[in-house]
Amino acid sequence: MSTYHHGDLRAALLRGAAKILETQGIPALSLRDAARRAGVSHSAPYRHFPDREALLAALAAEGFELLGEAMRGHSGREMGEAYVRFALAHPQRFRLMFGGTVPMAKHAALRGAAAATHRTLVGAFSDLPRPQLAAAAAWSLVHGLSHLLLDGHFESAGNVEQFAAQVIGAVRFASGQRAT
Amino acid sequence: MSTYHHGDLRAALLRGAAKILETQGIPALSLRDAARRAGVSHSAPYRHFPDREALLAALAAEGFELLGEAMRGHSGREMGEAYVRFALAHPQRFRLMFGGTVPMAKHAALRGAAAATHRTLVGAFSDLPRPQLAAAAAWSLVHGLSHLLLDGHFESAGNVEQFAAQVIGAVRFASGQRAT
DNA sequence: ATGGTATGTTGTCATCGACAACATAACGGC
DNA sequence: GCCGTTATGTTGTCGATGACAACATACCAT
Repeated sequence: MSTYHHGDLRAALLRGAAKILETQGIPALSLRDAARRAGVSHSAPYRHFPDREALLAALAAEGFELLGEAMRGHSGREMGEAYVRFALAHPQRFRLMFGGTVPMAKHAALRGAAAATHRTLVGAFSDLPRPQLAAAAAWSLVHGLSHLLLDGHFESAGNVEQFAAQVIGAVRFASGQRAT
Repeated sequence: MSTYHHGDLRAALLRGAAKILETQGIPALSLRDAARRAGVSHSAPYRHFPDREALLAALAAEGFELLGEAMRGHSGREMGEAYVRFALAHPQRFRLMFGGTVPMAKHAALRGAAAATHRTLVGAFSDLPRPQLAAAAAWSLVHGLSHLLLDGHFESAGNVEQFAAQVIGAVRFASGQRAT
């Protein structure tokens, strides 16, 4: 028994879980499987996550940080396209973040990460007459677009990224005369 | 025993499952629980649904029909508001339909029901220059709005229905061509 | 009535989340 | 150095679940 203690089990669990998540989807993600991948007993993860939901919440929070990084530096239309690109690149992570599997209300860290991302988005619309409303509309648009693309509801459209850009470009916000 | 056969087990299972769905959420929905509610053995449902996913698919397809009925008769903004109202009224059903739990690709009946609803929506935009694109943008908007409202990302907004109407009203559809 | 088919039942297995009891490592005061 | 406290992993177990096999009963056409 060279190392009875793992050293950094929490990080190892998150790494393994992220891999399971993207390759086999949310329902296949079990604490026991994550433990196996870390070469550790089936019950060890409970020292780091009180229950399965806590692990999912940590993965989701990590996802919001990644999304925030993907959006940072862009503004307006480009930010929207970055949003959709992120969703298409990490479909399962995106579903975990927004699929309702993890109740936001119960996980403060997750709420915080989501709120930070929200602020980044609202900030990009600060030059419009009603930033909150415009940001809400823009977010709704790219968020719904991402979901519908992931679900395959727009299969008739050819190139996905190009289609997304067209949809985003087809929308104007009424309270001001300027397009994004 | 009076009735060895149930008579209409499939319908009874769907009814019970729908109740479990809205009261306890998707993960709590088990074939065994549905069987219990129908007063039938734990294995009987397999005669009607090859596996758990098939039951979920049937519930989702039913959901698309309900959504189609809710949208029918309206057009434009009103249809969008009806969409959001449906999502808020049946949150778990909505998540089941769009949460990615059920892979559309594997269930033809589900695909058909979704496509029918899609047609209803596109039809409402036939008077605009580019109906397909406008419909896609409109659908994305109300779909994303529904999801974000359900996830509690717009808690700062007061009255929910009024907020939804404002967001929908803040958007215009342009026919401008777009190149990346 | 008779035989085939559709429908339910009983029994069983592997996996999972969760918990309790126990074992070992790491750290700090002395 | 020594020892006790705390953090971290392990073993063992329970109830619930999805899935399947083997069996039993009702229904229907001939």
